[in-house]
Amino acid sequence: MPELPEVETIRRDLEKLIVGRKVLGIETNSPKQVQPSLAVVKKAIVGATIKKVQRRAKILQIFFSNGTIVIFHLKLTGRLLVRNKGDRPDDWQHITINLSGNKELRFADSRKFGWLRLLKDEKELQKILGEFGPEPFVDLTLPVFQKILSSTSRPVKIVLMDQKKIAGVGNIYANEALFLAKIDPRRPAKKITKQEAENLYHSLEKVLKLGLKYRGASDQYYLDAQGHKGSYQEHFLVYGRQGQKCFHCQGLIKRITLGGRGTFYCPSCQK
DNA sequence: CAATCAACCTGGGTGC
DNA sequence: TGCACCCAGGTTGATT
Repeated sequence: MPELPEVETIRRDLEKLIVGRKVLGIETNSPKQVQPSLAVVKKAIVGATIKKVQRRAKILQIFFSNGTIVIFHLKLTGRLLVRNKGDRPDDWQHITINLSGNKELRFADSRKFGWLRLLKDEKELQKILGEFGPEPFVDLTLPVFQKILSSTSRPVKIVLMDQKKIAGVGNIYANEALFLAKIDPRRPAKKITKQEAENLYHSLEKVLKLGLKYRGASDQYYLDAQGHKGSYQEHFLVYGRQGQKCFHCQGLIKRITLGGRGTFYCPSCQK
């Protein structure tokens, strides 16, 4: 599922592939995923040129030459793909933006949870982005991280994944970071010691960097903007490994449900 | 404010 | 092979 490293990988691809191109048209077979409506979005972007592509948390932002801003959320199964006009349709292709140079930006999404949204102005964007917690590698510093953990008794894994507390971390990276830091995902966040929090902070940065290095983790859905899989899933230490041997202690990885989500950990390594 | 849960969807897996 | 059923999970919003 697209988390910070996956969305950032797509952003870097899009920066190379679509900046400078002009929008010639947009169509959809899933109108609910286009907000506020296809007609309004079409009017705003057709004829405009793509100026830059940014990311904050798991939100991708496309800025146009006419001042228009469009944002995307891929949710669980969304893909943004750049194809040549006439290429065979992609699986679950629901939105197509025709670009100059015979290119298409396609939004494909098996479960249709993702969306594209036209914003009124920069102010609306700032309001949306302001809802997110600090961004890893930017303003999520160690002291800030320690303070976030110390301020709540919720399970530490749930805090890592809470977008209002920390931006961009989802299920995969939360599980992997907690394993590296040898912390039980169910521990109340405020009971994490300062030293443990420091370890967890560095573990989180480490797994996010690995995710970027391997161009994301591909379950059956995630692809980069060129349609290629990432390879971080080949390096998972706990995610999806329930019943298999822990690489550190040879004990068995366990799966539990925490906050309604699959949670993977090594009961003997993570305390 | 925090915890719980349904809703949004669909495909993949399971069991018969 | 068919079919009913269950489940995943990012996020929002309602409810307790």
